[in-house]
Amino acid sequence: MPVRGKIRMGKRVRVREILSASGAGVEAVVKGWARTVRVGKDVTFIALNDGSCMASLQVVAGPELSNYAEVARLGTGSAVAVTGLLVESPAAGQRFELQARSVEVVGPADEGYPMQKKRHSFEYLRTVAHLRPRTNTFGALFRVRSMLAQAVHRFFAEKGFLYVHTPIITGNDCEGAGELFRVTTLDMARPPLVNGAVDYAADFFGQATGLTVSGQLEGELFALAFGDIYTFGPTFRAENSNTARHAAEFWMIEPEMAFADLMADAALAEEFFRYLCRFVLDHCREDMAFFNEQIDRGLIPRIEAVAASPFAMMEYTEAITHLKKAKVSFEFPVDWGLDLQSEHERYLTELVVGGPVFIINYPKDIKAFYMRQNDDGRTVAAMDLLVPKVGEIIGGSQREERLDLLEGRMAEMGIDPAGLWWYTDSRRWGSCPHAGFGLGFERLIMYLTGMENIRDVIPFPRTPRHAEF
RNA sequence: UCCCCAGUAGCUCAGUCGGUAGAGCGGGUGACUGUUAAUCACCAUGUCCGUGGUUCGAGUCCGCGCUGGGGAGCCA
Repeated sequence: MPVRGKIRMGKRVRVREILSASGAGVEAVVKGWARTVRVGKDVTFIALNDGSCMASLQVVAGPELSNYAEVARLGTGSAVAVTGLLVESPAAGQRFELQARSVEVVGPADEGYPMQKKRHSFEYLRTVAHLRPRTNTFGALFRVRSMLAQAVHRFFAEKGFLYVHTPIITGNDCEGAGELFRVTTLDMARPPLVNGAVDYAADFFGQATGLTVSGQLEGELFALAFGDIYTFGPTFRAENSNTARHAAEFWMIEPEMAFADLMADAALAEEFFRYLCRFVLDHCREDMAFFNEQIDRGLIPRIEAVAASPFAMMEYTEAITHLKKAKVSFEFPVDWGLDLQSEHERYLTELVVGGPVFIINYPKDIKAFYMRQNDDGRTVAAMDLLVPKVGEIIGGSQREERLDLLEGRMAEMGIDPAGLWWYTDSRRWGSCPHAGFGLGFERLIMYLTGMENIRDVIPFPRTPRHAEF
């Protein structure tokens, strides 16, 4: 897209835009942050990055500038505004460069700037999470994250799904999906008591409340009105999980379809996942090339393969058979009725299948109360999508739409139906088969970028003992 | 929460058998150069995580604590 004609004085042009210019000769104003400054006697080069793309724009500043001494002292991290002429670069390494007519130092950065023009460890960069978006890796990461978020909405919009905002504050603490963060306005030092226990009736909502661990139950209610819906929002788990795959605050995508069974659910999950793979390959080429080169060699071929080929599907019972005859020794036991451990999931997806695989129809005793009971009386219509390197990335199920069976499971599992009267009501009037799944957005990003720690795919990660920034 | 590993300069790390600390990068100064994380020379920089102990003497050995990382569980 030609830049010529679009540029006005005082209006800045993004580096991404100017680097895609069809030719030299345009006058432009570019504003950004200096990545490196190479100073010579007669010429200074500034690699200017504004976050719009991986590449920096080479700014060439000469001694004719009135403030050349100031420019030559610029440190990494400085904010500058450059007005100049875009010219063909005489040297190798870039097609265009900006011959500066003026360089305004908008915000200088001294030697205390915590990031240098060299490689830093991800651990160190987490301690400067307020500045790490200015690095190559995190620039690429958050551009991809933004694109993927929009791809999620695009996928569901194209399929006619309704986007529903389920509540962040919830009174359900009986979903069993994880520990709840308490939401309260009570005085923690002197809470009102009744019979020695905290009296939540005196709290803001008149009941105990917490941050949502899932929008699924409310999502089901909307599916039973709009047919196909999805949620995409923040989710909170107060588990003391200290792993590279868990955060206390993360984003989850949860579609739900009415008049759909487990097979339709898996079909949607597969189409969705492959769509997202295709999307980053097509729309984030430069950033994906960076991840492929710097973070995870083999990333792009792997995603290409996933985008191109259908997923395998395997019964839980069949998975157990594979695991039992496996030549490798597992740390945890394998037996019908036991849940699959990470090591088992990795074995199935990496060695048995060699690609993404759905495991379906799990024993009912290791799954949630709302999953639909199969006719065999011992399994439920659950599915997990396992992918190489990551393990479980999607978990879903067909929901129990039969009121008597749902209430029976709740009773068996000790779940008080009183707080879920609205949920069981949905099975009382106009109930129908329906199914859905949950995809952790950060885990998706990890899979698609090769980044190995969830703390490095979310802007300001919240994990046990960490809520800074 | 459990198991393992680590914490030394601004960053990445070395530090032998217990004898008061080094390199590279970064920074400063200078030189040089249409440079590409430029190059070359010189210079400066330390609560060796904290705390208690063993010892004539501890970065080094031992106890406790804190912090970080990896693995596991829980899960997305």
